Amino acid sequence: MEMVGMDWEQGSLLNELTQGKDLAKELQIHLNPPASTETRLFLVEKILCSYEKALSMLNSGALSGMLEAQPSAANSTLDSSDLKDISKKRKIMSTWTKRVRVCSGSSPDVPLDDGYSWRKYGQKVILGTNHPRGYYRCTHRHSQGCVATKQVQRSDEDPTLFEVTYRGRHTCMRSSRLAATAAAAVATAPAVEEYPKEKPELPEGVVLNFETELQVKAESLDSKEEIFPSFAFPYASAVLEEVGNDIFPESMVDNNLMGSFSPAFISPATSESNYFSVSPCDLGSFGRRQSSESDLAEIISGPLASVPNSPIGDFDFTVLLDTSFSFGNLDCLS
DNA sequence: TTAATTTGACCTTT
DNA sequence: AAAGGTCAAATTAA
Repeated sequence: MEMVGMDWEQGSLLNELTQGKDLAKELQIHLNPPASTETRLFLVEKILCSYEKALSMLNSGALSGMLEAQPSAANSTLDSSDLKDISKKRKIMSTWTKRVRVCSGSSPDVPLDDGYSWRKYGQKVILGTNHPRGYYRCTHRHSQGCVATKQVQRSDEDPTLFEVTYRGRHTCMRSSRLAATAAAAVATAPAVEEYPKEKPELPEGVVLNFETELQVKAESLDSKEEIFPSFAFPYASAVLEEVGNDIFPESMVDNNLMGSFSPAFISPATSESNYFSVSPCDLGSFGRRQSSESDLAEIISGPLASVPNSPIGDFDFTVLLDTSFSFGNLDCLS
């Protein structure tokens, strides 16, 4: 596999997190029906070890660099002369990537529904990839000035896997936003062929989306890898929720091991809720996030700061460990 | 007829 | 210069 845009550290990190994920899945199997205590303890031990390693990687390298980034870049670093500069605008937009798996058999080219309505505006063959990259922007770009965009790249190694890179927050109104939850889907794993292009909006803004597996990835800025730790927990509902006007990855900062993984974190309290669902069949996910300096500013000055009492700021979320996530040669897995 | 997609040209970034 | 990203006219779908 060609580890496009990935350095050694990322690879190791992926390995560790993936291993943790696999172990957790194994543990899940052993829990029901319960295995011997020894087996469970051993697996838990290994899981913790994996995460420990991943954490130390994150804390030693990328993360520390990120935490040093200058504040309020989003507001103050732009010269008036730069305001028209698209590239600079681009830099102040938060960017994150999630991996979306189309579970079973699956129809290949169905645009994965993430609760928003997108309009394709381009497609490009990317060097070193077998599949073209699709470029989408929010349907309400013009009507509401929503600047959110996303790129969808099918994985070479795993055709059922899509890497979806989001850029910019949605500023469009809720009518265009569909929440996704898989809380009720854990038991059932529907076929993927049934991805509608637009899902009907449910009263609470909740929509079921079973196949997505969430992974937050980040982009490097100025060749600095900046990674946010985020972790997943087994046996929580397959829901990752974003509340507020920010994107969820920020919520993971400083909450490496937050213990808040109650099964029902769906709180459609605000009209800006945004749910990310995680595959119920591939329980789990993990995330890491890279961020530009200005992204960090957003993080620092964002909801987390404004809602200090909340364990994770404005964000309540639950993530599951994914075990089927594949990322090339993960030969360290056993 | 309107809206979405396709696709080659054009622009930006590296 | 090459690759990635966006635009927009032509085409297709609703």
